[in-house]
Amino acid sequence: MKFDDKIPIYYQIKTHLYHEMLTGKLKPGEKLPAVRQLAVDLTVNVNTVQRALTEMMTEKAIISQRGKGNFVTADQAQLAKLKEQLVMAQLAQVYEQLHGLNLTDTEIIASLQRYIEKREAQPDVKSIND
Amino acid sequence: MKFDDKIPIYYQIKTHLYHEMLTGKLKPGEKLPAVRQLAVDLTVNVNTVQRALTEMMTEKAIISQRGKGNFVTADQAQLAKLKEQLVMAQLAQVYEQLHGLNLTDTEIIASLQRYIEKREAQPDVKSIND
DNA sequence: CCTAGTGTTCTATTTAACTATTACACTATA
DNA sequence: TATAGTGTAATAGTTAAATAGAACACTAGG
Repeated sequence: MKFDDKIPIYYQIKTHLYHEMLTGKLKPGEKLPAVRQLAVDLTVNVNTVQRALTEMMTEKAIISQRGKGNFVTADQAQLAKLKEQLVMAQLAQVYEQLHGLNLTDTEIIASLQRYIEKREAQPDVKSIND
Repeated sequence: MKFDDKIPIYYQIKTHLYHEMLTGKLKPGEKLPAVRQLAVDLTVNVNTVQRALTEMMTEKAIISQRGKGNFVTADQAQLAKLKEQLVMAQLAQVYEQLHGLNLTDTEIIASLQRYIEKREAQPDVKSIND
């Protein structure tokens, strides 16, 4: 996996795992790969994986069982809540940034639509993500 | 100034200065505060400021003149270009994140509108930024 | 020419993230 | 009860960001 060197790896691992959970690649109650396996898959150290997982336990996203494994919470309401939080945090970030650049609400929405249109015109990028 | 400990300070300083330039607090051709003064204002080390500025020179956002000071580029087209790049980079980031969470284009725009509406309903936050 | 104000560079140190390695604790099962 | 698979923790070493402090290079003005 490729990491952004501007953000701590353990934090990017959290984000990665949240994506897997929230897109259904990892289902509610499902067992995650073993920490050592995750470390291999992500080409990082076990401790770095562990740090990410420890925070996710605190956030009630996963439940850890010593000797058994780490499991995605089976609480669907909790998952939905986490997803909402993630989406809102993302939106807040851009919104505040663009608002700080003196763009009005209307302009912000318009520029997002403009971005999406532009993006549609680039089959290369689009095909990767669709 | 308060920094996000997830992102290098020098990088946040760049972002900060770009905001000042692109919102007109620092006008085209205008002289920036001296590096030592900026370090005091931002409560960071001179070297950290310098690192941010060095990158901004590479990006043709500012022009440095030894013995005189650092100046915002007077090239308005260049500034407009930088602003567009900044806005698009921001939008790309959220879009890809949300799209990665399986939100459709329509849902992404809708959730942004929802965020803005929610935000309007919170006079505390709003008053700070308007 | 001197001095104050500026950008630039360098060395040394500290701190946090990350890595490598090992050990310990618990579970299931043969 | 032994063993393999799992999570957890601790130690030590590496690296990059940031700091502190000093020095160097250039400009403007008295």
